[in-house]
Amino acid sequence: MARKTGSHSKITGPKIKQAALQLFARYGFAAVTMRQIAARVGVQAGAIYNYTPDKQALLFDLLQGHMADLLVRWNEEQVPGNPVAALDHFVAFHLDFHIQRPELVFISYMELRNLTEENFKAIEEQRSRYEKIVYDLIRKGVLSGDFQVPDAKITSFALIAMLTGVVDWFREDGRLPREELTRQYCALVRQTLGVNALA
Amino acid sequence: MARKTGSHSKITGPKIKQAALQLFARYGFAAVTMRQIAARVGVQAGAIYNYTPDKQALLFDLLQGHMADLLVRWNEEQVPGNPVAALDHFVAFHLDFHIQRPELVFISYMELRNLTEENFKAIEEQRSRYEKIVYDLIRKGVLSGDFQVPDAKITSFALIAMLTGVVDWFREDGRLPREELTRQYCALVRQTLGVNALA
DNA sequence: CATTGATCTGAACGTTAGTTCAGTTAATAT
DNA sequence: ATATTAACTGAACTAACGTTCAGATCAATG
Repeated sequence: MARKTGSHSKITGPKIKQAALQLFARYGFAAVTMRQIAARVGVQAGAIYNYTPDKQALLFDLLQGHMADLLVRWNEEQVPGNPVAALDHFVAFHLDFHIQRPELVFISYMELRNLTEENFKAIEEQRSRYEKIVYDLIRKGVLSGDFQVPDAKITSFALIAMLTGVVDWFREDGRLPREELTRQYCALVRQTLGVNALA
Repeated sequence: MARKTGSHSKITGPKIKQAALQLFARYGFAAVTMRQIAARVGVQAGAIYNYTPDKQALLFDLLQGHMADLLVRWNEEQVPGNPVAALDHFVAFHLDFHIQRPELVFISYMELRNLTEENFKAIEEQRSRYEKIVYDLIRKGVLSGDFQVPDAKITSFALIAMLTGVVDWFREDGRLPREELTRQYCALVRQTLGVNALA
């Protein structure tokens, strides 16, 4: 026996990415074997190499695609000029984007160590771009007097950490609907940034 | 050749733990081999099994010891009765404890997936105990009227995330001294918890 | 219907993993 | 000085790893 009926490149390719993503998120890159991925797709291990040069590329493409997607999506957003409104907008965007991709968020943080040096640098560069967006947003609010924080750089790190940490516990079918989550985080973040009641 | 001069059980044991910790933190549990650990200690791989039953136990002992240490240390602290003062105290404690153990903090988050089910449950239980401490601290301040937050549970998660995230970027030899970091985070956290200026 | 090319299988390759253990060495006690 | 034993070596074991590839199979084309 060889090729199964109904198998197509257009289907197998995405299925491999999907299987790799889920397995990497659950067990970690190094602990997942090509045979495990293949089994999920319903194919032999060798077939994977029709779609990726090696295991490393499988990981890199996932991370690179995720970060590129994040940056593109933000650039497509219509961000309000008012710093406080922009902050609310960012919080909603960030939560929404990340909650929809818990596995990608997971491996984008966890599996950086398993990238080759070259690949790591590429991801790091994208990550810095996003961090700069947050920093600039905070900086702008500080200069306009809308925000009051001890240090804009530290605050930007703290903000990203507290927002991204949500994927560790949030469940789509949990007690808290997503809109409610967003509302509560907007309020919490406003406090963190020292937005006074008048704004 | 066999045993090297000057080797002792009292020395090799801790050295193995130390080597495992550093390597796990840098490359991830699954990617580290027993031979790598042994090489760092200056010993053959087989010798490690005089000190640990297997690789899994090596990981578990590190995580379990870390969490136990964290809980014991906090219990030894003299926590002020005033909620705001208690909050400051906690922030200082948490930052101090975690900054001194970046590798342990790292693997305690990253390598949970590589624990056996039984071992995972044990660590999770300890983690919950710590989260409850933070929750109770916030809850107390909310009830006394010192804190104003949308939701105490969410806030406790956000607080831990933003504090623990510090180890991702803080460097002991960086531009920011540790006391300054603590001061700034105390201010930031007060804002997050909605502590008003009078307190 | 015959041909072609993309797709996949099944088996194999060389490495390396965690772990075990008989035997060797050196520190200690007598 | 000798005997004892904890500590360690070096080699081995089985299993599994990522990756390759010749050959089998199917879908599409004309």
